[in-house]
Amino acid sequence: MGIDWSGIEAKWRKKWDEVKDFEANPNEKEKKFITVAYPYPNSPQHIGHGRTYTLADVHARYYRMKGYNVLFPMGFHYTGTPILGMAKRVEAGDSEIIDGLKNIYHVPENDIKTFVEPIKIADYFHEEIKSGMIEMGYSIDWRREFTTIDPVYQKFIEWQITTLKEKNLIIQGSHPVGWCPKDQNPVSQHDTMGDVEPDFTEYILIKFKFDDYIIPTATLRPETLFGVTNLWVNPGTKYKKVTVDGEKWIVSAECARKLEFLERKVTYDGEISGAELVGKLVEVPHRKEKILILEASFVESHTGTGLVMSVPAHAPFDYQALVDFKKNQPLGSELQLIRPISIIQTEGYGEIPAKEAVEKLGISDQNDPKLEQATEEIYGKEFYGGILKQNTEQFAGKKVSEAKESIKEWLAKEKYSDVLLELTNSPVKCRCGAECVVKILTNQWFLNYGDNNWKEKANRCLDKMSILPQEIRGEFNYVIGWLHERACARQHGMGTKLPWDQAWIVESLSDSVIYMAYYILAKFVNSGKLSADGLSKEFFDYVFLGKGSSDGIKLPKDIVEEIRKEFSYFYPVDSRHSGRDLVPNHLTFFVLNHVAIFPEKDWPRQIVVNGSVLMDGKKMSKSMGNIIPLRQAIRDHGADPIRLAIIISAELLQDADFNLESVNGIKNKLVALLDECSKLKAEKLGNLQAEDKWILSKLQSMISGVSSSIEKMRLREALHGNLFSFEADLNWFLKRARAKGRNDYSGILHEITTKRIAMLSPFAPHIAEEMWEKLGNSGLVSQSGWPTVSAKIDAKAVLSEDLLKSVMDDVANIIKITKITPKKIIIYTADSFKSKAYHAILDKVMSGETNMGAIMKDLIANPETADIKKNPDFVQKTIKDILSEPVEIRKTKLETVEFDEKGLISDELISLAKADYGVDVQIYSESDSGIYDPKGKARHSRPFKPAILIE
RNA sequence: GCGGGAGUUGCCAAGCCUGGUCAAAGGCGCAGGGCUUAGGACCCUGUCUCUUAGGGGUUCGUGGGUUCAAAUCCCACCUCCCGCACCA
Repeated sequence: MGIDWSGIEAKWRKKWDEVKDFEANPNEKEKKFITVAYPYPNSPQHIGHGRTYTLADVHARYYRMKGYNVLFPMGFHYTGTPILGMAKRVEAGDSEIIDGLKNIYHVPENDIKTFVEPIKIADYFHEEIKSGMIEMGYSIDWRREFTTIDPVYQKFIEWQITTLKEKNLIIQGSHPVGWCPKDQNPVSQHDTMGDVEPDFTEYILIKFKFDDYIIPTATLRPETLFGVTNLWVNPGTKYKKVTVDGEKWIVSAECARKLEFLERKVTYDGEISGAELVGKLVEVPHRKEKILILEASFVESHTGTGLVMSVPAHAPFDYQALVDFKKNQPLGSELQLIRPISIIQTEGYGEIPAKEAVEKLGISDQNDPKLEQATEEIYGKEFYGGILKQNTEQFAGKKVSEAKESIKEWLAKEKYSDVLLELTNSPVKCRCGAECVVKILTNQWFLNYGDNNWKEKANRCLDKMSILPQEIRGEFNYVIGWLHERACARQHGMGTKLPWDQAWIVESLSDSVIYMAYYILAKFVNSGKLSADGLSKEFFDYVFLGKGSSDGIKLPKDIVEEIRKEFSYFYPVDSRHSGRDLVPNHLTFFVLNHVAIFPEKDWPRQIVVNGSVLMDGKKMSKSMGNIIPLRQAIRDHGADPIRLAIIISAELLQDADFNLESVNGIKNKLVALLDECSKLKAEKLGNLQAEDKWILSKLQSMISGVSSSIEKMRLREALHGNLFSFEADLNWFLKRARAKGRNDYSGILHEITTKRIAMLSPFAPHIAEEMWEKLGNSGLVSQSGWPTVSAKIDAKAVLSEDLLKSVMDDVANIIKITKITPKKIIIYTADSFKSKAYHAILDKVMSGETNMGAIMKDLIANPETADIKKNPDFVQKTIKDILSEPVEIRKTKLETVEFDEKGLISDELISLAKADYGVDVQIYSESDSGIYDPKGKARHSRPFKPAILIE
């Protein structure tokens, strides 16, 4: 409809630019430092990103109006592998990604061509995202913008990582990763075809002696060593004779290769075919028994070592292979004598669980795919519910789940076993086409998040922090609890090199944890006052930690002092916003790194976590094609309607559903409000009538309600209170004023609307300015103060209107049920002795007594109210009346001794009834002489609940 | 498995911490009316059920319990969603 959203938005953005209100420098006011997790520029931002930033912006704008000096800055996170992967794919001409860039993100072809360079991708989306943020009206101090590959930022990261190392929080060790042998790089989800995360697990190799050689077999169930009856070999496989770290092994070729990547020293000595091994004897470790190597077709060379130990009692594959094998042996052969050895007792199973599972599923041979299912079932049941039997010697009687670790340790100690890491979801293919393996990276650098002192400090910080919403707090403690060493460096990509080991680059989740401090520097960097030259450890130590002095630093002293001052002013971070997906990583690391580096006074104060955004109730995803780029949405609907639609749809932690209907609803609402604003004129308020006092009281409560909601970041509630709930009160006010035929209330409406628009301003900043202007108010609404609760709430006015409303409701109700057309309405107010009784009952209820009998006894004991015993129904109903009211109202009623119901109704209700039904109203007090009461209704009257007769 | 979150009246979604204002906000949808040449938008009314007097009945995943009083507190169970690492 007739609103030029983008015109209005541009107009006010220009005004904001002129007043430079978002550029925060230290001053005498109290500060708020509000930050959001900076974006990773590998795609345009969509509605979902918009949510977090919008919440933070509302937060910032609110505090600015409250009179705080608010710093709300933004940077861009260039470091990370996804952009690298994208560049590689663009270079390779991967049509999937190029089509996506073209059709979903609408990147011009000329730009796509440059995307073979990762930095071009980052630069492109950086500008795209920034434009969207500006168009959304975010009140960001752009003088402090930076990217994480800026030279000064890199110096900052070097200082951070060095400081951690000096505190012994960075350690070196080896670590397994998914690895592409061709690229010579670790691979993660976005480096693989089909975006699969390489998943690996640790197998135990049980070493069987075979002459001079060792035949290792891989297992996840080392406890089954006690139940081994034979080995399985695939006669068609060529096995390698190899020397592994000085021991002679026989394994498949694939296994030998895997061992190489696991940093084992492997030399190749020769080959031996599987067929040659069939029928040979090997010695079982510890048991020292000789068992046979038998042939089986299910044995695969690429799994484990290519040889399998057979535990037919507990492994369905082995059981079935044994059955198959025996079929081909002559009756009476001693091979027929091989019997499963049962070593685990599990409830619901007999001696040979594997046999039961195989038979239950109707498995016919060892190549039956249902064997996987059987294996899973038995494994799970035995692991969690199985008890080891007597023949497991020192482990007998233990639960499998508990004994497993000690068995592993024992095997390793006795040198009966070794370890093999293997992909569990192989084959995993790198985007380059090569098949991935598990590699042990030696000399990997770790942040030692396992350090208990560190954890303790982080928990201490967390305890003092405000975490919004509260529900998420436990998750932080939990994450800190299970965190252990975490790799903090990688070998490729953009970023900062480790100062002491140039082969490594600081990993991107580690170079983004204390950068809020960098916003202070960024201003000086961007204005040319600071460059990477000569930035020493002493400089950072001084400006961020206050260590030493500015004397020894080779930079102009006044600049250094100014930076130190500005840092001291703005730090710590007052609020950090982010999506909930960052809780187990970034947000927790943010706390950990702050407590490690900064003194306690500079530890962060608050974390605000929000849920994600759904599109028409569904998750946004590329494959569904329902990703809405933010800038597109702004063009289609306007920035403010989007901001409001996102906020109004759900509270903080819930997923917000974004849909067209709600955006349209919001739009219409705003249009109507804008229209309203241009009609209202500021007028001096005259004598206040009952409804005026009431609506002003309601306004006061609304202001305090909205303010406290925002403090708790319950923005949905705040917006709703202002925009929707209050509307009901306003309607009542208008109804009352119109019924009286007044034309002097424009001034009140103007005042009310002015306050409402001010409170709308953080949420819908552009249109609020437009409304403010239409109202004829001077200046910018964003620079006006946040409305304060100025007058006392007029309790009597509230009681009065409540009474009028409830009488009108009752009248409407009666008419609805009886379907009569009213000709006359007669109202009877309660007698004064009922008021006394009412007060006595109220007093009782407020002191916690709700028992009818006890209250009755009390009333009868008092001569003033003793008469009530004739009307027990009154007491019963009055108790119910009182209990169905908010405690606040009860209190005011208790305090208001004199309340002239009859007067109020005669003064105020007649016009209402006339307006609604066009009839006259007669009012009597129950005890009036000459009362007209043909139906005996009057005696049913109660205080605040007059009786009604409609004719 | 470990940890977290959630199940509310046609749908979405508040309320639960701090029990009584709760037959339960608001939005959407639906029905009726107004406005309009018509549609859209907007405004009003209704939207668990019974009821010709402002009242009653049955509801907040299921089953118990605490209480004068439970959507709200406690216990058990069922169902759904999310995270679990080197990846932003």
